[in-house]
Amino acid sequence: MTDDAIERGVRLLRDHGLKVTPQRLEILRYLEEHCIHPTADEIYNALKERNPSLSKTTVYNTLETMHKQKLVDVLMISESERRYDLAHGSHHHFMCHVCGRILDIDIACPHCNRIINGEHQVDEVHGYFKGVCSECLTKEEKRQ
Amino acid sequence: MTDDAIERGVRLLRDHGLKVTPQRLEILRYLEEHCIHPTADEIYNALKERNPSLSKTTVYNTLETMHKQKLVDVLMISESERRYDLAHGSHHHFMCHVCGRILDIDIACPHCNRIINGEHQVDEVHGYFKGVCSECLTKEEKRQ
DNA sequence: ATACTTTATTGTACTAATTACAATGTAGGA
DNA sequence: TCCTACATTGTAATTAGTACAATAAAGTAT
Repeated sequence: MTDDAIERGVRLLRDHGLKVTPQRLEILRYLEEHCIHPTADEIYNALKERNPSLSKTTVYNTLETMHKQKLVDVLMISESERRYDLAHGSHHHFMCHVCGRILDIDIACPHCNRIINGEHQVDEVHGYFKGVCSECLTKEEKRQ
Repeated sequence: MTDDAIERGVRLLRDHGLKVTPQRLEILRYLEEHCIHPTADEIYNALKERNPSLSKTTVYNTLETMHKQKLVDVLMISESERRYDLAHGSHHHFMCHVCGRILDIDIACPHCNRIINGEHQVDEVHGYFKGVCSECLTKEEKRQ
């Protein structure tokens, strides 16, 4: 981990009122470097090699804590498990049901962060799109 | 179950190429009468009184089958379990984190059903809004 | 109406994802 | 350096959902 990656992690944690621990820094770094919207299990498996004492409970706890502090977003785009994303501004997600990838979608939804339908107060907006990604569409065309 | 509720269920199942069974009719009827976006477990518990031989596996199987035939939608708005909704046109959902209700949101999203961002083919769109519903907001105001 | 074939239902056993909890360790302030 | 609150760990438990094999029923053909 480069010094300034650590620096950034430390600042991020402190700014959100969280204690700085090596585990938290590792998890943050993993999320920064792998924008694949991983599950807790994927994070755990990736980190346990370099960090053999890491517990899966810590991964769950840490992600939960960071979620509460709005440092990470929780995605429920797949129908079976939670996925995590470093919070980086409001955006949406697309899941390809051919290759399984989850991609960021940078569209501005006119309804986001507004009081909608009968004046509900909206704190969170999740936009999940599913279908076939452009890459898989291209592959399909070539096959024909 | 009134005759025409049965009739409607029978037609719905036949139109989607599904065999008609009492279990399927019961589940359909429950979804029609309870627009609360229930979990499989809620459906099971509600139906097993009148239908003691009903198996939870049947509820899961049936919902999965109906989902494949686009008769029911699967919602992942809550962070822990699947919820089901009789398919009734594209709409979105709002979950109140005070009272827990999940409400239909009838907004037309300009991005729905379109090929977005780098030309992905979009087959499904899920819009999940979370916050405090108008009723709970009113109650909060009164308390102050 | 009857027999037949395919598909649905059921119950049990299993798996995967997540949480509870209690013991131990560590961060960060006094 | 000490202390306290909080974080980490491992194990055990829970919960949601799935696999599977035996039985039953739907719907078509006879």
